[in-house]
Amino acid sequence: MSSALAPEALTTGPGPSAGRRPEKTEAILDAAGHLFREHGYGAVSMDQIAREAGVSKATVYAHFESKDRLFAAMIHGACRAYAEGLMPAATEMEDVRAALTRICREIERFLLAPKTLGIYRVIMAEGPRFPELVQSFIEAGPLPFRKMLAEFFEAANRRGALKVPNPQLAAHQLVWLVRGPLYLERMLNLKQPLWDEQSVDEVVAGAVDMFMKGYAPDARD
Amino acid sequence: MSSALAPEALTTGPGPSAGRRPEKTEAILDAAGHLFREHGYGAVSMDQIAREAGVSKATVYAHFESKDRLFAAMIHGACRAYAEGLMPAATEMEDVRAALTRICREIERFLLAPKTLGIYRVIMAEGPRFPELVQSFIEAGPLPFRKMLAEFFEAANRRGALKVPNPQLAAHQLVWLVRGPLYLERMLNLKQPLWDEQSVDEVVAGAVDMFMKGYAPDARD
DNA sequence: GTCTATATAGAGATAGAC
DNA sequence: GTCTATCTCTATATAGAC
Repeated sequence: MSSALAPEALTTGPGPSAGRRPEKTEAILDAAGHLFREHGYGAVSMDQIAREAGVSKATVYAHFESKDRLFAAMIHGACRAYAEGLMPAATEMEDVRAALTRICREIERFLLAPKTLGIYRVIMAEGPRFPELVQSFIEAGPLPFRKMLAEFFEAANRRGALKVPNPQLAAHQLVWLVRGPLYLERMLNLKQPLWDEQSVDEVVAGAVDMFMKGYAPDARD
Repeated sequence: MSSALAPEALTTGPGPSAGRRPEKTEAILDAAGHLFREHGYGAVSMDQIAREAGVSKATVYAHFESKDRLFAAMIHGACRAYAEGLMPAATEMEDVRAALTRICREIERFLLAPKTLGIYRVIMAEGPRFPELVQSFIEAGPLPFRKMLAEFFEAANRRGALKVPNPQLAAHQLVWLVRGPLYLERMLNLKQPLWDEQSVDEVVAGAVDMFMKGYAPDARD
């Protein structure tokens, strides 16, 4: 299932890195990641990648069997970044509102960062051509984070700090209350942003407010 | 600004449709729309478009100056569909919860439909290459709808039916409370959907519930 | 493994007949 | 305007020297 993203299957050659210089692998991956995220898969040529990486095109093909495989490797790296960038978000022993605020800030910081948006842009654009890659990405990134949020809500339920009937739905709601209002303008690089700099705080605060009003234990329902 | 989407600027030739047969224009636009939405801009060739439209490639170029212009014309059509598909959503003289439920159903029906998702997919993918087109699309579709929602909330505020301090933010929140939970799985065509068929109703109901708890006039704060 | 130079295929766009 | 046949450029991928 996630074999398409297994690291050892992504580079070329017989043995494990038979003489390839890791620094060049890294440089190629960096260049590919930057260019793919910025301009999309189809619009980027292997020549550009080689040039930006400071190597020849033949070297690129010595490290990665094809453009497809290089793309897969780049997405694989993004999954690791996802896990590292967003996972340590929740701790239980804390005021709920403070914890939610911190989580929402993390969501804003990571999910709306240019790098993450670039990954999503290219995944959504090329998804139909790489279905197994999409599945791997979802299972490595967004789903574990939703699951962790749901578990956080369940723990808060047990403590009586929240009253969340459907933790999975609530996880999606919290994520999108923060992400949604800023999503289009960041994803599309709008010249006239819908929100100014300080409005980001309003979006975060609005998300926490609405979530608390919806799921605070003393709310009528 | 929106000149890139002006209908008269999108087809080829000197006079207004100097001898071109509208049915073929329509067929080409339909084929282009379908293919672009399904596979993206770069992955679709003018040959494929011509074949699917049942005309020759030269005919395509007789109707549309270039692939770029054909793409722009297709986005233009999508803007009209956006306005027609989502605009008559709100009426004032109605129970607020019922109106919100109806609006949310419309959001689910239109914004999460395969056709709309395809447009968003290709707009986000090719946005960097067509910045003025992105601007036109946003101004013709999402922004007016947000504005209409905000005005609906303001009217409800005046009637005392709601208490919405920031109508613009609330508009985004409502849209994404419905759209968000279903967005990734539909946008990426996940094989194992996160929600089953009946859960869509739960998402809609959950959005209305949360919105009402957040902005009902008798809410504490 | 890494480079320069090249093979080959495919796509956007056009020429010329009707 | 519409078709068939073609031009031309670019991109993926490879051959061969070091």
